[in-house]
Amino acid sequence: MRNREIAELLYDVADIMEFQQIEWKPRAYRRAAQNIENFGEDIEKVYEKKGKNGLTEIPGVGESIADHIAEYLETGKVEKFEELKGKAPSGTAELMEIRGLGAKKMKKLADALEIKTMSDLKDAVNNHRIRRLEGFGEKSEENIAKAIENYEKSHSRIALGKALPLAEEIISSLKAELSIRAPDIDLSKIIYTGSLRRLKETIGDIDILAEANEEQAWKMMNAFVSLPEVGQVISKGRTRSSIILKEGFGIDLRIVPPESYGAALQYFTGSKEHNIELRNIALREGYKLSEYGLYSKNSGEQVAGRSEEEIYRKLGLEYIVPELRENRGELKSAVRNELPRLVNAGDLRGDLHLHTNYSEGVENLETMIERAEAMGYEYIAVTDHSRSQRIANGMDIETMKAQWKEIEELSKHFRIEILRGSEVEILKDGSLDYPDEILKELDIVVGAVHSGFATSEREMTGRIVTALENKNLDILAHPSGRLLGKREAYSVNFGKVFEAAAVNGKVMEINCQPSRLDLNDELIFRAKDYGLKFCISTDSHTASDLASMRYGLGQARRGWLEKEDIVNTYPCSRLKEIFKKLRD
DNA sequence: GCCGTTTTCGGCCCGACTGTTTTCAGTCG
Repeated sequence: MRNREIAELLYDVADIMEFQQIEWKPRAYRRAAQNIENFGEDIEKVYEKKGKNGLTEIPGVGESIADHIAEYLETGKVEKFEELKGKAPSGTAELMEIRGLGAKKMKKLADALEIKTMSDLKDAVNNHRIRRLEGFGEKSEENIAKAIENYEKSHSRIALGKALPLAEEIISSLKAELSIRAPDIDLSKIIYTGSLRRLKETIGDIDILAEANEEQAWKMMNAFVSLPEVGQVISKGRTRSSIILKEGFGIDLRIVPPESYGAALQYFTGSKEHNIELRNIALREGYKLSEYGLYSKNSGEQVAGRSEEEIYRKLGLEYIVPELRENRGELKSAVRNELPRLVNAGDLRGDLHLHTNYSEGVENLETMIERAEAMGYEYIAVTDHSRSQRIANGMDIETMKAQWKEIEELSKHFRIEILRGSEVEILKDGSLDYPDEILKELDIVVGAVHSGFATSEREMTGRIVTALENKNLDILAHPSGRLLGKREAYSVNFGKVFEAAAVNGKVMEINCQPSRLDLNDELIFRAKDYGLKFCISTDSHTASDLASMRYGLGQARRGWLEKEDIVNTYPCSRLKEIFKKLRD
């Protein structure tokens, strides 16, 4: 998948064009880049299959950009882009990542001080050359210094599993403070928005929205910027303030009056693409939609804005939950009242992938069972690593049999049903790590690849497909093998994997570990088309990991999954029946 | 450079905040 790579290329070109004060084109390039980034299919495959015409089917990609992409895919570079890059300082794209530096200021810095790279910029800051420049001052120079520091500390995105608890912590901290300082504020309206509310796998900045009148707003802002977690205040106003936490993450708080709360919530939740489309619908219907409300185009009168529901309804749309707002067809479905009925947390009856101290887990069997039962589950599968996973203390057959005994014993003392399982290594040749007679004894077999990542797409696809053809395998765990921000997915032909899984009735795992989230939303969306079933599993290594279910659930919802698509919403008897059938 | 159920030409989101300005340009989301 080279979509991201190509999107990056277009973003960089947009920066350079902007630097050269070229109008409008940067916006067109960014729009194309964004759509390519979010495009479900591999752009390289699209080009191979349908040529240039396939590329222009992507929104925002026209003749010219399609030509450039084609050239890039054919030759590895684009003549015109190289030419363009020659006309701008080499570090332009990176320098424009610095908060507060846009095209105009960059141009000034480049012209007056010959700043071409990040290290040039740092030198200029340290030698106080910037403050003497016209249009800049002491404060500007200080801000650039801080912005460089922040850029270096955290210019990458935060994993959902980190951002979500962090946002919850800040909000509850703010609420606690306000309940003393300003008890008349409606605390229930303080909510995180943006990509976090859409439960995207990684988050840039954390955005928080609240509702208040003018007087309350100042109190809230004062409380916000003086929270103990705050490291630096970037800006502070009545409607918007930005801070950076001591840990380095940025948080914005916006405050709006009650009549605009729903419109603002809708607006700041995004995605940008969804909002643009929604605004177009509003225009077509004779309205104007902004973060302040929905207004009649003729009279200018506000017709909705207090709640999101009201806005969608007024536009003739079914309410669209945040996880679906990616402009992947949800608006068309909403017009026809055909949105999926997404799976909910309450639908989940069990967890089908977890570890104990028999292998890689921290806690013992009893603790894990106890905790799972306390969470209200009806069943769990204990799936410790198989024997070849020496590094994870994989179990030999004798140890596994001892575990079965303990499960049998513990079952007498718990309400929850405990399934005998294993996370079995899919070996290089596609065979499984235990003999058939052992696998047959298990209620559930979760197959996984943990080794030999650096192999060809053909080999990896063959390895996984062979495993999927094995009668004794039930679930394919973390199917892409990616580790967010650390390791790319191994190269594998997902079309073939999904096809083999569908033919053989296998279940695809949605792994909840914050660093995995695998399958991701896009692959889930694709896999559903093959008629596949899924399970949402935590792959817990500690008892507290069991709570990470919500991250995988978020990805499932982003992939349009309904309750029936997910096997761990089924009663235990039905689940066992399915897996038993596979073995016959 | 892209796009069109009013347009194949003429638009392209727009309002808040900051810093350096004496009334506004630049940046951001």
